Amino acid sequence: MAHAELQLDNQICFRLYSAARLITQAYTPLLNALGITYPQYLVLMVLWEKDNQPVNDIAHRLLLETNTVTPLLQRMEKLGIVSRKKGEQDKRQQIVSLTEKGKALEEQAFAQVPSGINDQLSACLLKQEDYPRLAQELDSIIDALKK
Amino acid sequence: MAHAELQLDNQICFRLYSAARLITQAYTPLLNALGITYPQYLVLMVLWEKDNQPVNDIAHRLLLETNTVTPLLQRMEKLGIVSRKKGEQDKRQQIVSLTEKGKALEEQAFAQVPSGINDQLSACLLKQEDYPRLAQELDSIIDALKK
DNA sequence: CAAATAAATATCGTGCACGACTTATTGTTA
DNA sequence: TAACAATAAGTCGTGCACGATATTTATTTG
Repeated sequence: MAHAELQLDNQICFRLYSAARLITQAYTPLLNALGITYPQYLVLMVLWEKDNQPVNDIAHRLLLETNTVTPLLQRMEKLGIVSRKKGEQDKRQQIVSLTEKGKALEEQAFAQVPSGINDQLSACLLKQEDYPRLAQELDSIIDALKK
Repeated sequence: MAHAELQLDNQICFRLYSAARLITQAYTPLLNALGITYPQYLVLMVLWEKDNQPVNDIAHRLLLETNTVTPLLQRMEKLGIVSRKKGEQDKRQQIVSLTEKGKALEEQAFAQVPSGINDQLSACLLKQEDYPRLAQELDSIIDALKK
């Protein structure tokens, strides 16, 4: 028994890392039915909220680098769910837009995804009223660490 | 404004995903000083706790698949921080052991890593006494989702 | 206005994660 | 015990993440 600070069971980071991976895995079969991955689902949520955004705004919203988002968008373009075209006022920008297929995915996701996740999380001991505080605590960690 | 269930701000998963990534990023410079990555640090914590474990046990402890852990261990072997040898009673197993270099990293990590993380999290609004409950809530999500 | 600087995006290389599949060994059973 | 099933580990292909760097366009400055 060595340093308590170096034990897995005392690591908040390992718990975050594991919980994030496991929840993402829970999404996977639901999103496979839509033909997308979890990061692609995140991009779609950003665009469903506000269409026609430059790469930078999407990346910023998701706290990701553009060198992560660009290939993600290229794959999504190949899937036919978004399109990209050069910005008119600023030609450096690529404006990302939903295609009809991308827009149609919203209703399908709404019908299948949130309920599917809730089913899997129902085995969780967390009560419904605990989620807002958990969200707040995660936000305070996120705010402390994002630059 | 469409379906609330599909908004980024209402997603516990996006918060977990972001918090995990940002905390991992906070570890990165500290672990770079030791010449390792965050997943490699997790493997070391498992081995510091109990040396000479088969791949399966390490993977199980970290909730990872062996096809993730095997290449990770191969890279760590190349770095000279672990060694692998065939199991004696069960020749299918690969027993993973710390090298002297791997053992020495424990003191170096203890001296630099936990304090370095605390410094970065001190800007977080979370109080020290909130962490146990957060840990418990994450555990209940993890337990609900791991098979 | 020309040159320097900054900003937006993209490319490349490396290291995870993980599904699908293979190989080697062990165990189980007809 | 020979055939079959199960287990441990590994290989392969794809998709993120991200540091380092390049390219194009816009902005600032001398």
